[in-house]
Amino acid sequence: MAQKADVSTATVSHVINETRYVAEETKKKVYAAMEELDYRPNSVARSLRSRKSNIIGLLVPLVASDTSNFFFMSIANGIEQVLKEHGYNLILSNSSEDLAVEQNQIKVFNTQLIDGLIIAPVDSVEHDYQENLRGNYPTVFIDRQPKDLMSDTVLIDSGSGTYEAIKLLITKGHHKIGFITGPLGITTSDERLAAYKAALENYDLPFDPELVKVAPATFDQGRSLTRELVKSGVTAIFAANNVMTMGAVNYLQEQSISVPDDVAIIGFDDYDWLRITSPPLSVVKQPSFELGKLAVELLIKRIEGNQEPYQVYRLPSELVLRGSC
Amino acid sequence: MAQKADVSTATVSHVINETRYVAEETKKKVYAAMEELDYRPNSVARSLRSRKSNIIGLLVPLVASDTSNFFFMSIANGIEQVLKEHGYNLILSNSSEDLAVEQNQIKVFNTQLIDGLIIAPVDSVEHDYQENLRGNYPTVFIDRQPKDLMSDTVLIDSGSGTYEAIKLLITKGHHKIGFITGPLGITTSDERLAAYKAALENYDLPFDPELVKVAPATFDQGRSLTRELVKSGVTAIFAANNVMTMGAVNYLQEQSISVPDDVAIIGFDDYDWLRITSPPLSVVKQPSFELGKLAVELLIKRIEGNQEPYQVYRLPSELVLRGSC
DNA sequence: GTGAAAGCGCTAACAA
DNA sequence: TTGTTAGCGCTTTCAC
Repeated sequence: MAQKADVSTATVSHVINETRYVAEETKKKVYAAMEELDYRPNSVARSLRSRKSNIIGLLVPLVASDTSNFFFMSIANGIEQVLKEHGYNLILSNSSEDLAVEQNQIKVFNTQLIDGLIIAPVDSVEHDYQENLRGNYPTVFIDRQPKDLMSDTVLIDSGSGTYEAIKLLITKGHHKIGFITGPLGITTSDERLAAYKAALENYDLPFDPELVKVAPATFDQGRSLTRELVKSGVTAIFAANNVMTMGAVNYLQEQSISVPDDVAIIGFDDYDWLRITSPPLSVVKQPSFELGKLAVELLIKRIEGNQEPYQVYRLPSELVLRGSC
Repeated sequence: MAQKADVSTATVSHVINETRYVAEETKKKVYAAMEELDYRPNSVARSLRSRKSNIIGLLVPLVASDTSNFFFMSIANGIEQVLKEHGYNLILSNSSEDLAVEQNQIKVFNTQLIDGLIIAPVDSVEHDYQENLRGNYPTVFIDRQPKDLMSDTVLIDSGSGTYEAIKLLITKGHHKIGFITGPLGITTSDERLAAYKAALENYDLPFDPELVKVAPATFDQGRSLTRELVKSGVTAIFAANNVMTMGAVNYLQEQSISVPDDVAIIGFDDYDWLRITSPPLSVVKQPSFELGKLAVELLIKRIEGNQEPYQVYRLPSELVLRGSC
């Protein structure tokens, strides 16, 4: 290539990267040769030399059921979009909510493959991510807060939306409000439950542990927890994640329980498919696209050398009112 | 690293890759040094030297609405899973159904970044992919068939499921069956419409062009096309994609049109959220995970040197019966 | 304004 | 059984 244009490889490099002055004449020769040879600079060689791959990793915890994935897929979509504008590529990897798989993938990433990592950690409570991630690239945590502040972290304050939801139900006269959630002990679940309790307390309603139903976050568990709650006479239900929201809606529809007259319901996460139910579902909406966008922006700043202290960002969730409450 | 273990770099390489015999003693020294230095082989250098990155690209055409993305996200998820088992990583990229964006991303991929590409092409009818893809890596096309057979291609025979669906409606006594579809001219839409026609013909029903409604694949268009069809007196509706399925269901529910008594409906794509409607929706299910899996397997075979003639694979779609027809 | 040449961290042929 | 060494295709310093 260089000899085709009759210049040195250095000049070719500088023409391509616009990294020092090159005479117009010379540029033309280079461009012509590039055209003729259909030349593509080798990005691997470039990465090796410049110690920069322009690839960032995304590690998310998807599990089998499609529904629970939408949230992370939506984030991934947002991230990819913003990243491309900055000239980066995205390696997508799935930890399957399995710590071993996750740690293993981090090791793969530790081989200089990526310039940065965005991760929704499997175990944000117990596990020490410092150990593996003490690394050569910056990291941004999303959705779940690791126990040590070792990176920028972007969370959704799902408490705010949840509080609004419960408050609304209370002011509409509901006193027995059921709360359906997946396993506690992860920050997101805990936060939503705390907001539920806070709202009850602020409105002088007693907290009844019997009305808080916990089970693995599946459609069927959503169904059966709803059945239990209906039996115990609740007039309103809050479902704290999207899969269980679906199970709850399904049970109410199947039993022809009138919504919101017999039982009001507010679900979690705002997706198109919620619009098909009658009445359409009210939900707490999480700004997933914005989360992805902010995570990318923070990451790129770090890659470019930002040394400010790490921060935790919380994006507010929002109550979207439709007909179900 | 090599000097730490007091061996040559070649030996280190061979220990790591198990690529020639090394004495146990030596191995131990190397492992010890690796441990002590927390050594990670540099995958970029390895890629440069071995001309293999162990990364494959996936290029899908997502658009804004979340619903239409589920199909490709589901495929991506399947691909990633299988790929990881083979020690590959996945670069995910989105063409946004925009040919220019797609061609641009292909150029990025052409810089030796990837070992292979799985692509759901934006324009499978007009555009000539040979031009850009005459490349250094094998390609597998998915979901849409390019005009020239230049790669293995994995399609879903959505005609089979569609035919079964229409046939079922006919045998249940429906004579005026509406057909809702996104823009024609892409293989998937055309195939489904052809199956609709074929079923009518085989059961000696006239084909009425008025009952075929075409519009951009959006929720709202699904709604309005359904309204038009209901006005013209159809007793059954087939929606040929997932977004418009949702719009159709929404309209019927909103108008309190009894399903399936007044209007029977069969939709497209099988997702969890279809279970929440009452009655649950019957659909034509596309084997997206299997598609991803097969695509990966074919691609890896090509990467490993398979030279057999290119083939088109068609995975059958399947009618899933629930209560809506 | 441009070129020569070192070297990024590996792999693999060749040599011993 | 292991070491030496030549590159992979770039970027970048230093020199002219």
